Amino acid sequence: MQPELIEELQEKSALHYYESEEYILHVGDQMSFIPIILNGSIKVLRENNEGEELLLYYIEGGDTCAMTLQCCMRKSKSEVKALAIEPSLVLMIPIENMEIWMEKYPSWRAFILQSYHSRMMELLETIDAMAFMKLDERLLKYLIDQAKITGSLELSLTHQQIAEDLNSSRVVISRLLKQLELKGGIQLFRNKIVLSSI
DNA sequence: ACATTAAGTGATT
DNA sequence: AATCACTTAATGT
Repeated sequence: MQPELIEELQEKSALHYYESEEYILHVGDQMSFIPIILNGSIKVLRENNEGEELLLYYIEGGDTCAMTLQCCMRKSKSEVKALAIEPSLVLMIPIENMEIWMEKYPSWRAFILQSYHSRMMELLETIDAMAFMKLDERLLKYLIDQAKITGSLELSLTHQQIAEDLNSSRVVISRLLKQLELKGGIQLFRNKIVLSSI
């Protein structure tokens, strides 16, 4: 990135710290900032009218959420919600700077487009997973993704939370996890799942 | 010791 | 694969 841009970034944007499990964004929130995740990780969820959630994708260090990019440029409200899954540092950039920087800095433009593209790819991936993969495969993928994101083979998750992310029910998840444990891929504990191999 | 919450299980659709 | 109804186990007060 150009040094000038970095300077402006530091000057115009605000740094925000989020605890694990803290919401960054709710459905319907008016967007006035573009978040860039510096470190930690965020998951982005879609919510239906009954308040059920579906995991869309994760955002990690150095990325932005494509959804918010859209919302910001149209000055509309958020269609998704975002939740920190570990302590995370987020850079909040006022939307006014978006358009200006898009023209002023090629590297900013490239960053936004690149980010948009990779978010899109991840969305396609989760669509594929829902359409073509059976739940047990999806679950395994979910566990592996989660391990990658948090950088740990020990996942602090309840079966209930997993069920919510995958839009399934706890009982089903419990049973599938049990099968995985019997096959030897994972070990189950209360509030914790340990992957033995990836 | 009791209540609460997470996880396991059989039966039913 | 989902739901119900119930049990068992772990944890907090």
